Order: sequence, then structure tokens, then C-alpha cells
Amino acid sequence: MQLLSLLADRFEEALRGWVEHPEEHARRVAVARDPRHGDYQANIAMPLAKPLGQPPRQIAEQIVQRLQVDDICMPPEIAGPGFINLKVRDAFLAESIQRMAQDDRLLVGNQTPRRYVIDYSAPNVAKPMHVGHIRSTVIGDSLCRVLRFLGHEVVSDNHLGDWGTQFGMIIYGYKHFVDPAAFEQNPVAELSRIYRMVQSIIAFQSAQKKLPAAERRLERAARAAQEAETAAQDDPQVRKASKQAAKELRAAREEVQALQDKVQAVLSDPELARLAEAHPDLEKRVQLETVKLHQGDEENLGLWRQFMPISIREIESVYRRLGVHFDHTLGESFYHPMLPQIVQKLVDSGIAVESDGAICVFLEGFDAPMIIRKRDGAFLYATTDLATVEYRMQHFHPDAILYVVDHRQSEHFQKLFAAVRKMGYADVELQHVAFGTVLGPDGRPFKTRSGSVVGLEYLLDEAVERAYQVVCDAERLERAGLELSESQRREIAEVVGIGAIKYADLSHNRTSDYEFNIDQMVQLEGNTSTYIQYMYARTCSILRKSGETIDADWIAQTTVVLPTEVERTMALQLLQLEDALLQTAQDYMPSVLASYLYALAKQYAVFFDQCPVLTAEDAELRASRLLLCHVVGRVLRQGLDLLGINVVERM
RNA sequence: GUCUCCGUAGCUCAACUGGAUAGAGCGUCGGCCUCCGGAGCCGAAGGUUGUGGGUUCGAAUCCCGCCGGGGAUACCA
Repeated sequence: MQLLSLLADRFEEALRGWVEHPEEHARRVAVARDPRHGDYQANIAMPLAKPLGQPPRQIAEQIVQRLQVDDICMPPEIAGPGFINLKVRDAFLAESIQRMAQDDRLLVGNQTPRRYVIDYSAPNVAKPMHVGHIRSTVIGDSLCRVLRFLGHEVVSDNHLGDWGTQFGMIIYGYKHFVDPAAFEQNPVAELSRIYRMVQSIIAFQSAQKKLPAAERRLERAARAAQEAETAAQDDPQVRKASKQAAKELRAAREEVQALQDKVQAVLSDPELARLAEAHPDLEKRVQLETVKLHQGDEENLGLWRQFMPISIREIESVYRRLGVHFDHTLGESFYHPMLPQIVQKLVDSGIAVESDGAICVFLEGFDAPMIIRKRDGAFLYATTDLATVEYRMQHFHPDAILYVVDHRQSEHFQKLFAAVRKMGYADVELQHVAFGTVLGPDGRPFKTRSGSVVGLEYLLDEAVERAYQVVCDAERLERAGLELSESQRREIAEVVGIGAIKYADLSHNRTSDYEFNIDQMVQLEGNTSTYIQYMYARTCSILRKSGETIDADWIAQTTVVLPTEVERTMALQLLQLEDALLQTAQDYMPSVLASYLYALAKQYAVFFDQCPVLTAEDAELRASRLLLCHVVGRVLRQGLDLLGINVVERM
């Protein structure tokens, strides 16, 4: 039920024929922030004061006179400078809850269907998945679920990084460093070992090369900082320069430190050091292997075909555990054959031109062009992305394409979208659904290439293990009177642990940076999925104990009554499910849904505390409250499912 | 240098896109278990929304300056 737009429509009718653009003004109706102001408030009168040349309160009075909401609301009240406060009628709430209980879709209507392509997750094959992959995967999956539930058609596509230099690395590594017995026994682990090895040697060699210059920079920065220190500090310009110098010094120090770490990492391992010496310029050698692969070299292509399924199996096991599914997995390699054509097409149509040996698309408002073919003839990810758009447009005919990708790539997407428009795709909605950077526990961006990356699988295990400790604590189970077998406990821990990680991510505003703190995210109290899952289990528990079978007949025979403020508030919240989902979909913000569910779960806890259900004073009230429990349970389960989070009936 | 995002309670984050007295959780302090499952409930303390101006009926939100911090920036993805 869309209460918000239902009310907005009534305001629009009231304004029609009186003010210009009634639909825009009618939009300014919102959920009241303070319950003392009622359930909803219309902030419509104030902005109309100027155009209508009347005091806002007077306008509010006229709006109220013209407004027809008797069937939904109590008589509207005017407050403050001209707020119109609305309180929904209890009878309307009760009757709607009754209908909600009878409705498979919980009164969530089907939207006019649109077709979405959602591009998310996109890990690099052959590199182990790490914490940085969580956001895209979890947010993308949730958006798929929400949009589908709202009646849209969604094509989910995992744009794997399966064609890049990381394959050059493992191909080279396999040719020179492989331990055949280890590969035979555990190919995934051996490939991962090889990959890390090649990567650290490359880092070592490049660090060695860069170190002298970095040290000189550090010296210069130190001198500059010292000079700035002694300069006259009362001049603001000087002070600013001094700050800048200090900052540069800090950066230079960190850079030198990072380079030294990389050098040390190899030097401290004699075997690695030997290999590093035996394979000078490893980066170039790797690049050559990559080029050979791209050019169709039989041996490298053969290795690629051998490695791909191994890596993909690994990735899929993570997806299975996360409950994430893709309709398509069309990686970069899939588009490789199309790249020459797309460049040619862009050149032929005059969109792309040669510059400095490279083929570029120059775009208004950007200093740097989008390069689609390098001077050496190689293609770039921009090229692949353009080919991908073209493929999607031709095969899926989407109304919208969403890219759930790190916000650091926003400029890339702006350019991509601008180029796509130039290619003539005018109607498709193109959205970079950006999310904040995953920060480490130190509050700094999580670096993929930094030495110790927390593997995703390890992380999931860790969360599940902690969930087990907390949820299946013997004393707690005893107190709750829960007798669970070991396999039941394991299942609960899995559901709770995985849910905790997902929820920690989804409940944060998508656009903010997200501090990855394992200790905090597996905390099983407060605003967590565990709390919501727990409240769901409580609804199950009470329904079980009631002995009633809550089926269509039972619901039809039950009359909803809302004698207390707690119940009334909860009923209103239940009816706001569709509004929450619509806003989630409109802003591509799963955090909106997460907040909604948490607020509902909290309200249920209050209800549970203050309103006896099984021991209610009469049969009518008991039935009404049971029905509320039933609907709350369904909404929590459905809502969590749309976040990709499971529930259990006992925990 | 240019572009861009951000700065809210001790900490982690909200604030329905310009609305009324800026809200949650954690942490702290104080209440509530012969009571449908206490992972709970109730209450308290905690804020000049980085800062100074401006715009208007009204600003955490929009504009300008400053301070502080990320990120991006022609041949990596």
C-alpha cells in the first residue's frame, strides 16, 4: 500500500485548478518526523505563500477545505507556520492490515515493468576474492531482489575480470614456478600461491627501481618542511605552504616505507629472492604472456581454458554460500572478439579520433579523453565497457543498466555514459550505483595490493563461528528453552553469520565509506540482522504456542483492533512497506529497506513487551494480536529476503 | 593544478532530498525477570551539525570563503 502517494494524490486533486504544477507541490507530503504531529505532514502551504500572495496559514486552511481525505484520515490540523498534519483513522489502519494479511504480496503492488540489466560483483578471476568484493555483490544482489519483487524484469550479469594481466601472471608463474604435485592435489591453492608469488616479485622489482627517487623526494620534502617550519608563520600563505609541506613529507615517508616493505618482503625469503633475481623485469615478461594470450597463442589459451573453470568453481562456492545468483556471467573475455569492431565503428562515425597514436573519444567537460585503443594497439577496459553496452542493448533491450561499482570509478562511468549517448543510445537509463570505499580498521582505504588481504571465505567462516558462539551459547539456549541438534545449531550460525556480514554492509548508506571492522560487524546486538532475525523467530514462537493455524479462513474471521498506541504505530509501519520498497528502488538504496526493517523489529519488541498476546483479556484481542504477529513475521521475513538474508524459525 | 566526495553525540552511522525541539545503535549511568523466549524493555547523561558569511518564513541539507580528510585525473582495471 502506497500511503504516501495515496495522500499526495489527494493533495494534488485539492490543488488542481488553483495553483500551477499541483503535482510538484503535492509531492511535499512526508511521514511526520515527530509522532506528536500526527502520522503524515504536508509542507505544501509555505512555499505557496509567495506565488499566491497570501499568508501560509491562510493557504493551509484553504487546502484543508478543498482536501478530501475523510475516508483515510481524521480531520487535518494546521500547525506552526502552515504545516498540515494528518492522522490516519484507526478503522482504516485495521481494515488495511486485515487486507494485508490476506494478500500474498503484503499489499505491495506490481509496478509498470521495466527491464533492468544489473552489473555487479565482477571479481577478477584468478585473484582470491577479498573483502572489497562484498559491497558490490551484496548491494547488487539486493537491488535485483527488490526490483524483481516490485514487478520489474531484471537481468543480472557478472562482468568477470577474466582476461586481464592477472592471467599473464599465473600463466608465467605456472610455466616457471609451479609445483606439479601441489597443483595436482589442490589447483586452487597452488594457483593462488603462484599468483601471490609473481605479484610480490613484480612489486619488489618495481619498488627497487622506484626507491632511490622516492628517497630523494623524501629528503627534499624533509628539507622543505624544515624550511617552512622556520618561516614566518603569521602570513596565511606561508602557513598554508607549510601545512602542504608537512603533508607532502608525510606522504613521502609513507611511500618510502611501503616500497621498503615490498623489497623486504622478498629479501626476507631466500627462495623468493633467488627467483626475483632469476626473473628480472618480470612485469614485462608477464605482459608478454598476456599479449600472447590476447593474440590467440595456443599454449596460453590452453592454459587459460584450464585455469578458468578452476577459478570459477572457487568463486561460485562463495556465491552459493552467499545465496547470490547471476543470470549471465559474461566476462571481459566474452567481449574480446568484438573490440576491433567497436573501435572501427566509433572511428567510422567520427566519434573517436586518433591522438598521439591512440584512438580516443574526446568528451565535452573532460580534460582527458577516453582512450579506447592504446598506441601499441591494445584495448582497454573502456573499450570492453563500450562493447558490453552495445551487446546488452542488442540482446537484452534494457530500459536501464545499473553498474554497482566503487565510487572511485565515477569519472570513468561519466565518460562511458557520455560516449554511449554519442553512439546514439538516448533512452536507456544509465546509472553508476556507486558505493563508498571499503576502509580498513585503520580507517584508510582498503588496498587490494597491500600485503595482508583478508580473504572473503576466511571472513565468512569467522562471522559464522562468532555467530555460533553467541547464538548457540549453552546458557542462552537453556534459558530460552531451545533444544537444538548440532546440525540445527550449525545451520542457525550460518544464517546468522552470513546475514550479519551482509546487513552490516547493506544498512550503511551506500554512498558513504564503510569501515570494515570484523569485530563490530559480528556484534550480535543493536542494529544488526541478528536482532531482526531474532524478532522474526519470536513471531514464529508465539504463533506456534498459540495453537492456531493461521490460514485464509482464520484471517477472514479475525477482526483487527488497535486499542493501544503501540499497536496502532506498528500497524502504520506495516502499511509503509511498499513506500520503503519504492524508495529503495528509486534511490537504489538497500539501506532504506534495512532501516525500515530495523524500526519495525524494534516496534515489535515494544509491542511484545507491552501487549500480552496469548494471555490477552479477551478472544477478540488475542486473535487480533496474533494476526499482527503473523503479519510482522511475514514482513520481516520478506524484507530480509529482499536484502538477501535468510531467517530461521528458532534461534 | 583541475574535477569530485566527505566532515553530525566519546565511537559507528541516520535524518524521507529545504521543514517543527537533529535521531538510532554501541559504550557509560540508573531502573525492570514467580511476567507469551531479557539477544529484550523503560529512563538519564551526551550536539554551536568542522568554521565564517550569504540566500528565505525555515539550512545539517542550497551558494561563497576558510580549515581538515578521502578519491579521480591519456594509454592499469
